[in-house]
Amino acid sequence: MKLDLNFLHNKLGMLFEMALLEEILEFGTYTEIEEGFVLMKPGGFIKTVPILLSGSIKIVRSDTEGREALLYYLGENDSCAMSLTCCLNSRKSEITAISDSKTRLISIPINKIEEWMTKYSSWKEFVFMTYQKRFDDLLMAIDQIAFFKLDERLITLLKKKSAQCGCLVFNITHEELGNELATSREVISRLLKQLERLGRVKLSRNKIELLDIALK
Amino acid sequence: MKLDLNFLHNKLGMLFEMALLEEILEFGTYTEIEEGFVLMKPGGFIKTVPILLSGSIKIVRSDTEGREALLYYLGENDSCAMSLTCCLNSRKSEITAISDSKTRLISIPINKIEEWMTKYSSWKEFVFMTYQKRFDDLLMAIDQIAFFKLDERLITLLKKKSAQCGCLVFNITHEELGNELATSREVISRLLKQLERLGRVKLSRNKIELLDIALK
DNA sequence: TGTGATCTGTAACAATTATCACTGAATCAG
DNA sequence: CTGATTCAGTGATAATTGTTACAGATCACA
Repeated sequence: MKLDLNFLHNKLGMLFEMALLEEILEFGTYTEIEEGFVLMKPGGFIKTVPILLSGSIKIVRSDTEGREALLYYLGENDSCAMSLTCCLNSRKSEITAISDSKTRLISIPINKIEEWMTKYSSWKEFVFMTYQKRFDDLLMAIDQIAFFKLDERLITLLKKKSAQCGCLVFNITHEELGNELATSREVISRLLKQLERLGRVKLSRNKIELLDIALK
Repeated sequence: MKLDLNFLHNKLGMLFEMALLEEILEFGTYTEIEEGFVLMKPGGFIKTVPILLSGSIKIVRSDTEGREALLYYLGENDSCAMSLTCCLNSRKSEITAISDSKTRLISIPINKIEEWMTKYSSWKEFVFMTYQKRFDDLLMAIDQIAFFKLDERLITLLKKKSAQCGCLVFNITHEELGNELATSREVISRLLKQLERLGRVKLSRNKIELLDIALK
């Protein structure tokens, strides 16, 4: 795909002023990544901050034994606060980022991030909005894990997936769901079967169809 | 207590340059609060950002049914990222902040926070360091909740308490511990008793003494 | 079309955590 | 000192989640 000012203006015009868009075009790097691509893993150094143009990226926390906990999704126009803090403090990543679908993004190099903070107030606001959003996301993740039982967390996760892809049917294995909720495949199978018996989902291999879940 | 430049310099001289310290003295408000004072609760508006001079503040997430989950502690020289994001985006608080011991702090009004960001690079760094720290704290909170069982989480919590007060004996009820771990008093009593039988703590009413826990 | 690989279903059982119901101990206020 | 109140200990039982161990279903593809 070709990246030009017009396109950027359409995508990000609401967020940034023209002069900044021009700089983004000049210093940012456009990338397209396939589903399942690992953009970042714990211990890796982060040298750029991404701005998503389309697609979605899953941000996940992993423990030492390979278990995971879903933190949040990045979607269109989102940016990652982890990479922001990591960049601005030149620290290693503490999380994993995996593209959840085909994703297009622009990578902004470290030095520009700081420079633009003082130069463009729209950029400064963007940075702080990003922090705010990710804090909210983390708090919601904590709510889920701390206050809800697995069946409710599973439903919430299914809703999120549905919202991400914008549809009621999506492809995923029970294993993957188990990983994101830091539990086992069997437990997920059990809970899903329960939901199916209640008429709330329809299950097939590698596929889940939401029936009345998205509405509730 | 009297607040003067000398005192501020001793406390915060490592963080901020002299000119900034003078501004902090001029525009900041010094406050002393007793243990158990609620500085902030969900839904409240936040108009200042605190910098702790001494003592500690407990940051807690509450759900609708009154259950809680400990997020992190603020200690000396710390500031709260929640209040930062809330201030900078003029949003309501999503968390509860309670002083955990007698605490002295300086409150910085919103407008100065932004102003100093461009004026003093040491302030900008302080703000970003604060974000970084609180992100780390939240991630560690998630680790605990998602990946560890209650007994281990309890031990971690006891260690934290011990670190906060800088001693091996402290006053707390099982009920309070239960709240911070989003579980019941009975469960905590049982786990503590278990730890006592293992010789790792010594229990009395309203008091817990750590024996070999802090060392491990 | 058959064969291995992956995915799902489920029973049986274990471990962990939650809840209920009560007892006794320590502390405090008057 | 006494009664009220708060705090802690604990058994019994339930609910939830984790683990093990298979069996069957579906799919990719040679």
